[in-house]
Amino acid sequence: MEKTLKRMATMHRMQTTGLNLFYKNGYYNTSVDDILKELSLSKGAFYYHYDSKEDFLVQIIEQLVVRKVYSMLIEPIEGHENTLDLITNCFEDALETAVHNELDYGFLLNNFINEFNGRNPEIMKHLNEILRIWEVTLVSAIQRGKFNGHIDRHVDAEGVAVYLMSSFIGIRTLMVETAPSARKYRFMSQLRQYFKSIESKSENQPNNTIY
Amino acid sequence: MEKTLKRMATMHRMQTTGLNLFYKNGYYNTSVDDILKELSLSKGAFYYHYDSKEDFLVQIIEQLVVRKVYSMLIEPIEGHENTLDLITNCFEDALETAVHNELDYGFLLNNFINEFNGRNPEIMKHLNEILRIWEVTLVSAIQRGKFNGHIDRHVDAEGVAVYLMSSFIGIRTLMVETAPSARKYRFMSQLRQYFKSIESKSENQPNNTIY
DNA sequence: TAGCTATCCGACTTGTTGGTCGGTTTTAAC
DNA sequence: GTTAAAACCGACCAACAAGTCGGATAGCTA
Repeated sequence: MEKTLKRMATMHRMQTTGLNLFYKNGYYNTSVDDILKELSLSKGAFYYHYDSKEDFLVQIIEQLVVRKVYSMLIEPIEGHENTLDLITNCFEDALETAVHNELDYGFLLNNFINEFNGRNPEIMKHLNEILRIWEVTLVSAIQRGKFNGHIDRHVDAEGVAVYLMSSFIGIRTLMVETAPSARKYRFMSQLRQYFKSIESKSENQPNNTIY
Repeated sequence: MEKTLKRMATMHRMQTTGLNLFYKNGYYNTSVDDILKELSLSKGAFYYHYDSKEDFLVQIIEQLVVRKVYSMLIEPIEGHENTLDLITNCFEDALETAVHNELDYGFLLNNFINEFNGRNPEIMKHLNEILRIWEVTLVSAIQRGKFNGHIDRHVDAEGVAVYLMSSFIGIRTLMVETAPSARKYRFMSQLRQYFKSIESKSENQPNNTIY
């Protein structure tokens, strides 16, 4: 098993530096040699572990991106507290890493979608799958919120989900150069404003108390 | 002047096909030869008119992108009708061209920002300038709305502007592959919902009647 | 110690890129 | 028709890309 461990360690090292460079410079604008140079590894090592540059990217998406999106955007809103609070905090945290110029996976998703859309259907399949899961999670969180009496029963859960995803993806693009911190603050304020407009108007007890 | 006309015609032809290809495949992923092939022109013609590929792009942005963004996203909201109606209609129209898979300049902006961010400061300067103008226009439209009594006086105009830009940029990314028409519809519904939450609550006459 | 295999090396091939340059054609003025 | 500038041609170059391949090395097993 020692051999397997070494293999995994090397591949993981390759993937993290690869992802960082893809994030910084884009996939098509990053050469395999660029990655190898940063790792002090050779072409041989790369093509020993991966079939091609694209295979490398697919494994990065499956191993790193999917998992990170899960931990940053999916799991935080799966709790049973007030849905709107959960989403607010989740976005707050995700955008905070962005303010500090760290690699943030929500934006990475946006980057990749723009780069591969209409050019590489294979990769797009993976990216769309991630988006789909995010959307589904949001929809059920909102429905849970309606059920628990935190969200008005008349709101369209799918609509809210699409609107939330849109605004999140968009604010990340707007935060890349100009006043990220100020823009984040303004964005979060308006998000709360929007949430106020869809939260339950009545002071009724939540639905689940009737059980 | 006949010579100048021919020059302009050729350059314009180059720019429109260039922009289309950049939109479809990205800037770095489109070679000068790709463009020339589509135009049935030669390298010589290209470098006779432009200093470099980057110079070519800058001229495209200045000649085509800026003007189109103006006519699609800026001018439509500069009228004196109800601001929220103007913005709603403007987004509605802009997203409709997107549904039909036409080259839409709001999305192009998003594409370019993602492609050049952190890689080409010269180009980013131009793109940020366009965003700035869009933001300023939105802010003053909202302030006009407050003044005219269509929008609640307590809302933060800058915040609303950032939120609107975010959501617009984001929905365009989400519309690229999955159910663009349905997503547009849901997005617009929620936008209206959000607008309801910031519109003037009272039935007071607008401010300007006191003059 | 010998041998086997997983890992890694780096020169190489093949193709593409942005850009150059000497030359040819087109155009308009005289 | 002559001429000169404007517009265009396309072979060419150096740099760089992804991917190949014969060989080196290191660590484990017998």
